[in-house]
Amino acid sequence: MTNKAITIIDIAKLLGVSKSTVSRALKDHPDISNATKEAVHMMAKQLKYKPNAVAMSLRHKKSKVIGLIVPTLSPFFFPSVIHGIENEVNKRGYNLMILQSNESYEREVRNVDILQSNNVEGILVSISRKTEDLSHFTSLIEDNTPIVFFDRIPKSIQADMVLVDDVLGAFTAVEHLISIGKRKIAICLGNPNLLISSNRLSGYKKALKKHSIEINEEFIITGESSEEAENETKKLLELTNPPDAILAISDLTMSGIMKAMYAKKIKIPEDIAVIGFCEDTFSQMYNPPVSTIDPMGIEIGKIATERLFQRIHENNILEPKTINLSSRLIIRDSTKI
Amino acid sequence: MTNKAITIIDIAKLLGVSKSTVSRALKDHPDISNATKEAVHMMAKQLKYKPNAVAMSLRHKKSKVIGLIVPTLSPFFFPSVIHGIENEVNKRGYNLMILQSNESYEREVRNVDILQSNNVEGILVSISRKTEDLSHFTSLIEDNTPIVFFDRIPKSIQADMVLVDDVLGAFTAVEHLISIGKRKIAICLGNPNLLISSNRLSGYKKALKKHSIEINEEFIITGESSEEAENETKKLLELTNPPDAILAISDLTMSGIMKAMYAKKIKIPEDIAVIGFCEDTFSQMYNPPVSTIDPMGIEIGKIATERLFQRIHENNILEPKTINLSSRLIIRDSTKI
DNA sequence: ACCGGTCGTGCAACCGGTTGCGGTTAATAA
DNA sequence: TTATTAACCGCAACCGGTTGCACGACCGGT
Repeated sequence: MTNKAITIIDIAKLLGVSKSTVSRALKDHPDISNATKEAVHMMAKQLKYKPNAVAMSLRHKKSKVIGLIVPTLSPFFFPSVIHGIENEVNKRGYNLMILQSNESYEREVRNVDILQSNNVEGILVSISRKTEDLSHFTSLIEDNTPIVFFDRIPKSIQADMVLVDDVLGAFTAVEHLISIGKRKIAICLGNPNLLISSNRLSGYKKALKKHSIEINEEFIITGESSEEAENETKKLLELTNPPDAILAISDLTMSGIMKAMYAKKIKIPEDIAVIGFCEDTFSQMYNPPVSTIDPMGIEIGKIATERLFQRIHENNILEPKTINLSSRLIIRDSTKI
Repeated sequence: MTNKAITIIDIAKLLGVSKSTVSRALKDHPDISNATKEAVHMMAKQLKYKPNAVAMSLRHKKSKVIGLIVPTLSPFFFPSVIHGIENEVNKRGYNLMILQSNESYEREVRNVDILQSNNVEGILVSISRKTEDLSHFTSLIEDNTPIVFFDRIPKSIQADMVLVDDVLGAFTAVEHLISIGKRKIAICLGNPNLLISSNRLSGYKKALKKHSIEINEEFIITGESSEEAENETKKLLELTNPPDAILAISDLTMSGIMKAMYAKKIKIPEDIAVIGFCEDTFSQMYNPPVSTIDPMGIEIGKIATERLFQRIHENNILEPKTINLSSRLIIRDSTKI
């Protein structure tokens, strides 16, 4: 947009009318005669007139832009969410502005400022690990900006939340493992600061408790990176009494776990069954394809966006609501006995 | 931004000065006395004043926004590219507006309009499969909007292009297979309309030719989806004279190929070696981890963005240039004899 | 000939900043 | 004391489109 774009003023001059007339003609205002309307439309087409969204945004304070803040764009989860979001946003004639916080509190605050500056009509956020102080969000809410949190949600704030029921998800996974006869069930956690870790862990414990299986602390390992997960899993496999099933908390940990399994030539699922929280696409890449509790990335994006637009259209007067999606269990060969 | 945000006018009124003074004070203009500057800054901080990016964008026609059009946001390639792009864009204090064309020509045209309307300062594009007519891009270029194409580039247009040398990539892959003693080398293509398919195919052929290996048409298969790739690979494996190596053209085809390998209990790499064009992260998920010609998603995004900013900063007067990244070969167990 | 009402259009203010230019004040030089 | 000038600041136009209001032309009815 470096060159002079043509404006309604150009059309007005060429037609010898005022710019208000052009403006009204373009939006089919009843005040304008058909003759004038046609002339304006013709001219607009001819000059390839494109309305200036920035000017309109300034005028009505509606930018037709939705802001998104995610901690990272690295695989696997957030790109899927974005996919779900973009579909919905685009469907409504809105556009999406994406910002990464890179797990930094300062950048998250700055990103909120940027989105405010750009007059976005609503914001979707998954907060960074470091975020403790929530004042940048509370002030947004006080300013009456529609906002929906998803996945990485803040603990104490009055706002819409969209997430999957991780406790239930882990519970379901573990019950499934039990149902195929496994009882020595391990879990590989990811970053302990994330709510998903503690939630999934508690679902895991809940299921064991329900089935009167004692919790073995040796079976609870942590792998923030794929390598770490791989190493920890190897240690697990070397225990005198190793597990007969393992639950991976993320795509990344699953990747490490499966490497360890291959290295130790474990038979899946006979020796050890494997299940994880993996995107459908990725869960099928393993040998055998792994059973999974779908983390529902696309779905989360879709639902969060729908809720955001509900807020936008109803003047943001809705009661804050937490939407708990229940993730679905997909059974594949890694748990088929 | 539904509520009244505070503006320089609010500050001006409270301080009993004009808005021009506030404006100048905020940007440290020498005309303004230190006393006034301090007062303004204090008040701005106190009221949590946030400059209105939209108004500024309207004024100097600089939006600080970069537009991105991709065919899809589904895994695997484009999310990586976006990751690379966002890092660079953000680093420069710019923001990113993302649009999907969903492989539709009409949506691509519409997306270009949207970006123009939003006064983006530059555009990054990977074109849709359906795009034949390029007039929406040529008119952009005539309007002097900085633009850089990447990966899916149009054939005949004068503009910057960033891509990996696919011919060389495939050539390298095949030579690597030959170097470990394979000679019956198959290739699984993806969508035949994509330039990467024909380029990688020609690199494949070139390498075979160089080593005087006859091209076997039976060894050239196509799998647009993972399932199709799986089925075609199975057929391949049932040939009376099956290949001893296979080159996968994408993550998706690799996924299908590996499934077929597992199903047929092929030993990798002894029976058949496998190599693909896979993202590093994903190539390690297989058993064994597969060798790969890195498609350099993040890198492409980075380079394309750097080039775009070069254009933006140098008033778009650069000669169009095609940047050919050479992808690197990563050798893993799937080709280690 | 006068009044009221429609129809079509233009004027000007507005959104929130930026900026050229001109004006006011006080300090300094002549 | 007066002219000069630097230091500070305000006016108003501008970016591109929107919109309340007024205005002129034209019509029919009395």
